[in-house]
Amino acid sequence: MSEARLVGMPPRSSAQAVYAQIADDLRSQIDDGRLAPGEQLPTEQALSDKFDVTRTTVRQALTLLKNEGLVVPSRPRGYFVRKVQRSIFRPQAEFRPRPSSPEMDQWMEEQAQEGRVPSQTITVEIVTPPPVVASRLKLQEGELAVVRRRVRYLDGEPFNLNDSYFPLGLVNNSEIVTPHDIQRGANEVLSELGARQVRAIDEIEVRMPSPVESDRLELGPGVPVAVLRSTGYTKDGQPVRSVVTILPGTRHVIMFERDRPVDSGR
Amino acid sequence: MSEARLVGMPPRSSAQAVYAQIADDLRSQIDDGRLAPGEQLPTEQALSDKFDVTRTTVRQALTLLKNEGLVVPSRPRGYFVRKVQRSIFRPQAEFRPRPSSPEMDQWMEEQAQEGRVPSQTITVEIVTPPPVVASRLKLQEGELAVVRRRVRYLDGEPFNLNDSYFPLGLVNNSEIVTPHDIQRGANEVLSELGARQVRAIDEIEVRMPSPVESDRLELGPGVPVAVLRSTGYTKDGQPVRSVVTILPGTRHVIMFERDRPVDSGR
DNA sequence: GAGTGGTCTAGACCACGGG
DNA sequence: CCGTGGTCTAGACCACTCC
Repeated sequence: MSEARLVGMPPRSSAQAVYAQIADDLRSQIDDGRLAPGEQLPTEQALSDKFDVTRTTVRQALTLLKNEGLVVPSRPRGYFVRKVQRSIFRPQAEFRPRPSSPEMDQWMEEQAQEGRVPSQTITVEIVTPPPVVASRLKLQEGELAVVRRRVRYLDGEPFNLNDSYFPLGLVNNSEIVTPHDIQRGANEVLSELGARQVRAIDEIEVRMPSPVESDRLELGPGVPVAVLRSTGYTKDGQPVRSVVTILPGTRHVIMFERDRPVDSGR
Repeated sequence: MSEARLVGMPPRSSAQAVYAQIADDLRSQIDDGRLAPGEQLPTEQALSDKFDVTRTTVRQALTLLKNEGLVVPSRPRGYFVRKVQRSIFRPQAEFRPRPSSPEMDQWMEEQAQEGRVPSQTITVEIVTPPPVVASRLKLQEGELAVVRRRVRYLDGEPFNLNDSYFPLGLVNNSEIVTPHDIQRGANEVLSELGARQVRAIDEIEVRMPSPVESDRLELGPGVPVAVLRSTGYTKDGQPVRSVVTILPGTRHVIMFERDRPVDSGR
């Protein structure tokens, strides 16, 4: 660790870049708990001294760990091991009983039961839906949709983004276009419109967030998101709702329950 | 873009770091298709000239885009816009009919129908299961499990990692401990052992891969993974199987289909 | 061989927030 | 105020692969 090293000569004999070795060292400390969640790492300067390399090289190592989601820089205090707490997210809300409190929707009630403090903002817009949504709702080019946009918070922090699209022709003049929580549940309203949802298809895609999403959800580096697209259908197979939810990886576990279909017992 | 700039003075008046501006410029070109998937970006040198900054600064911008999963460096050819193709992954295989070809399991048959070339390796071990798995299977400390590890490939590239754990006490001496595909399906074997699976709970977690996973799956930078944990139960609620699947975000869409439970029509 | 990205050094100035 | 991480410069040598 103290041998003379020529300038700009990276992998040397050891086959591993120096910054990768430093990252490995720190990562193993995190993995086995010698550095616990929330604990502070040595400063860049300290690591630079310890490994006898430039701060630039140390920063390369830390950037790696940052992008692996293991550490979080908190300026100007230092780097800390990331603390992760995930809440359970169940996409099957529309098929479960409505909450007892009229102020709350399904999601809020479940979170409150876990002792968290949920809140949300709702805005409603009439828009040309993005292509994926239009396709799921089988809308023609140019057809409009109503979108109910929710930003949900837990203990004051943004938690997920939830946009529900409905065909404008279906829900116009109904309660769905009002920017408030629908206490009976959107499915009751759909039902009265003769378009009760009885089936859904969920698609989950995993990727890094766009800068916009990262900003809105206050995501640090190294935090991927799940994109959950739920499309709801009537018993005749007509799509009536398309929900896009952006879920930060550090804050959610998505949970499904499945039963064997009745006809496939064999 | 050509004004004199003092050394080491980053955000200036513009509130945005230079490397972030360069990243924004490239990102917007990617977003609106001026740089199409698979297309090559300007070289570091070219960008360095164009924006009149050091190569180091250009690299900071490119590192950002790399970690957002937008570009992939291919040495020594240059940087390219990432091409993404996702296949559909359905976790409900055990409740669907078995494949017609005895050589293939559910997953392989579905992929073959899409015109892809699937293959897989299977190894079987008897292990002390990881804590999460032990907890799902309700195993006591020290109890062993049989794990069937699959690595699945599509068109020769690693596609996902799939580890199925069974309580050793349940499946010992059965076909499940042999390192071959079980043509009838594992659930048929469980059925003969008096432990037919009729229900499952799926949990999906999203995070960046560990270096080991990244290596095994040949993931580039900026590729998150989904961890799908499926736990199977008998009609008496006894857990009989716990499956852990690691799915690279760039290669999968996870899909579920849901019907309204029979008793909640109201 | 030429040109690419990968690694590393040695230095500088800056913004920011906790003590 | 001081120490932290954030940004940037100006250089160097390397490994790799395509031509």
